[in-house]
Amino acid sequence: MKKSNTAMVPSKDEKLDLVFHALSDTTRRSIVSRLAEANGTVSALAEPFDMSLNAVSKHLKVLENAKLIDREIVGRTSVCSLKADVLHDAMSWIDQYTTFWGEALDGLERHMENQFGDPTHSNKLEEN
Amino acid sequence: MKKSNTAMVPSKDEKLDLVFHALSDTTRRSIVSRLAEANGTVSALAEPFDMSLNAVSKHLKVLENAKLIDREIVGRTSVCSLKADVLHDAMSWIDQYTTFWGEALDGLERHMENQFGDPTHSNKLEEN
DNA sequence: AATTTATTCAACCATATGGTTGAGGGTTTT
DNA sequence: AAAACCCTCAACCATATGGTTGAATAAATT
Repeated sequence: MKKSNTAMVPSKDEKLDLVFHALSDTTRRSIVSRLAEANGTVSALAEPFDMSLNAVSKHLKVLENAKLIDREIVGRTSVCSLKADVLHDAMSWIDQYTTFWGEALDGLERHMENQFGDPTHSNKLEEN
Repeated sequence: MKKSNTAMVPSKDEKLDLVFHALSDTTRRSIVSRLAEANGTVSALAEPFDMSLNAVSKHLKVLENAKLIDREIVGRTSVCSLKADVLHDAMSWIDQYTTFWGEALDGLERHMENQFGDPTHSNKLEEN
């Protein structure tokens, strides 16, 4: 959620911040669901929701900012479409940990017993 | 991010709101990363971060609220551990769409061309 | 018993978020 | 040219968020 630090290039962390934030709202997830079916204009996308067109427009901006959607201006309309890659990034991040429990259950015991507050545990933190 | 409507039982939407929101912060994702390695006390988890213990405690509360972590009080410490299920829910949600592009590329053209602003497209919205 | 350690609670602050309304700015349609 | 349409921008509002500091609670150490 933070602004970019010095460079204008968003870090991986910042990108993930944006994607997960974008997905943290039911309305926006619903929009993503619809866009997975077909592209849509702003007003078409707004139609099912009980809120102003402007509110939906803002939600679309959040999704766009997170690189989850693209817009193509067609006449006076702006057609939104889903983009795959960032969703894939979010997926990958989560996948690191779900597979951890899912398949590699052998590691589970270690996980349940050790804790890195213990002096016995080497306490490396390598983020992402 | 909304409060529960009438019942105190969080809906699936509300749960996803909480999980994705919890994951939308770099600090919190970092904490999840660490907890995937081993359980940890609040102060042990806080140690790598350049912020007050209280701030980390709040982050942990957000993760706990999203059911991403559990706490076990051990003496005067509270040991946090990761929970798998909710991460799995988030994963599943994303997975709906990543597989859509990933494997089922046959549907992609339809996706790129149609738009449900068209009167030709039946406009069903079934959330989740 | 007193002190230190581990953690939470409460109040506060600045900024972000999600919604609103109203005013444009281009495009089509008439 | 005028009107209707699609959409964004700007201002505003209430609440949420992420951080701070300081006090309070509870367990462990001295």
